[in-house]
Amino acid sequence: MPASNPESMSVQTEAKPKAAERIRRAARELFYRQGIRAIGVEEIVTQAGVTKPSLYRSYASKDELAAEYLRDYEQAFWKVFEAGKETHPHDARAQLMAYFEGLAQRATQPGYRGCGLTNAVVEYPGDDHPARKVAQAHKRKLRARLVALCEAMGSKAPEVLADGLLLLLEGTYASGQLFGRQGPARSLVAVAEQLIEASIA
Amino acid sequence: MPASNPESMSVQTEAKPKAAERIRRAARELFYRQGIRAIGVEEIVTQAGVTKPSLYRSYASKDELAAEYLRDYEQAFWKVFEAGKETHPHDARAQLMAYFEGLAQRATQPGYRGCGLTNAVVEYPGDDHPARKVAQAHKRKLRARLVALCEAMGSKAPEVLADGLLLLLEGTYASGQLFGRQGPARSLVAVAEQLIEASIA
DNA sequence: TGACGATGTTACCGATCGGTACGTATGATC
DNA sequence: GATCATACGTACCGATCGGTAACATCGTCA
Repeated sequence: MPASNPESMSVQTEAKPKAAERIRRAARELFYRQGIRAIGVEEIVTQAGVTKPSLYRSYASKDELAAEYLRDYEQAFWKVFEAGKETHPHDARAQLMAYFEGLAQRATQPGYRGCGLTNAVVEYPGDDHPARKVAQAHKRKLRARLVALCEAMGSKAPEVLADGLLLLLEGTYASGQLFGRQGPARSLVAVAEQLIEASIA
Repeated sequence: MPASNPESMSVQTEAKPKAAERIRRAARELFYRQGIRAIGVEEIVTQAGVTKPSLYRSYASKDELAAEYLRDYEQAFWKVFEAGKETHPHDARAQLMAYFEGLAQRATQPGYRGCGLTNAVVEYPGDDHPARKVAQAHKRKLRARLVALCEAMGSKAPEVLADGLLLLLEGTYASGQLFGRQGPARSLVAVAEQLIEASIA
């Protein structure tokens, strides 16, 4: 950055021209599909069409790259989760159920791999791993958001309902990878409706 | 086995005197607590107080040892799951809820690591891994058992109820490792009761 | 006693792991 | 056209991975 003309660089302020972004994308795909521990950095850079030093110029370690992958994953998650806000404004229940319906479909597709954030927690039991920290922080946020939604839909016991819905969500993530097309995720919407109904009536 | 006196060997018919059993126990503990991929065979034999050749005399490979670990895990699971049969004979609902209550307690303990079988599926996405095969077969059995229990308790839609309960179970396994003591698993029993009630009434 | 099966010891294999030292191409600026 | 920072590639590091060969030791039972 040699002095003048600060607006010469486009949107990206931090130095991330191309290689880093390609690595991100490759890591995202490989980490999600195969698991973080199962994928070596060599495989990532090969898939990205770059070399190892390029990876370590943009990311401090494989663990940090994994954490970055999860940050990207979380951002994408919220986009999907909050998509119902536009289609069903002022209707918390419809917003929530829109996500549940989409999830139920995805989770009954063969090759479904569940939630990248939950999977990372399974892969790294130790509290100190950076990837796990990202995942746990996200799940706390998700839980709080669910409570808010349950309150908005007039639940008599919003915390309990939110707990129940969260259990259903995590159960869907897990059993989606366990069972194929006719897995228990097919009943997710019906069961969630029952819980909501019982908590509102 | 040199001919005569076939009853000379005690209970264990297969050759498994001591080393193999110690390996089994060490593997079970380490695989469960830290994950299969995270544990090397060196660590297992060290913990077991044996050496690597002893491991490979009893188990063909690390993958096979992992599968054996899951077979042991499954056996232990069924013991816990079916424990309600004795305390509540002829009462499917009470049998099931006994397991749910115990699980809810365990899953809200710090350091809880979820279900070893589900975790293995997360660690090994590929269909060909022996450990994954064991886990998937078990989950299918569990699902069938849940359907039978739901029928026995007079559910109007046993498959849907069983699906819902299975989602709650898997959700508890997962969120037990995500949240600490005040995790959503604390509401497991209440939520399960709601689902059962709604499916029977 | 002697033979055998199971276990322990030591040293090693090729492959892959995450990570890095160091030289080279590129592209804008003066 | 010389300069200089940036970005990239070649080649390599030590450590660890799962797995094995060869041999010594021990206890058991005939």
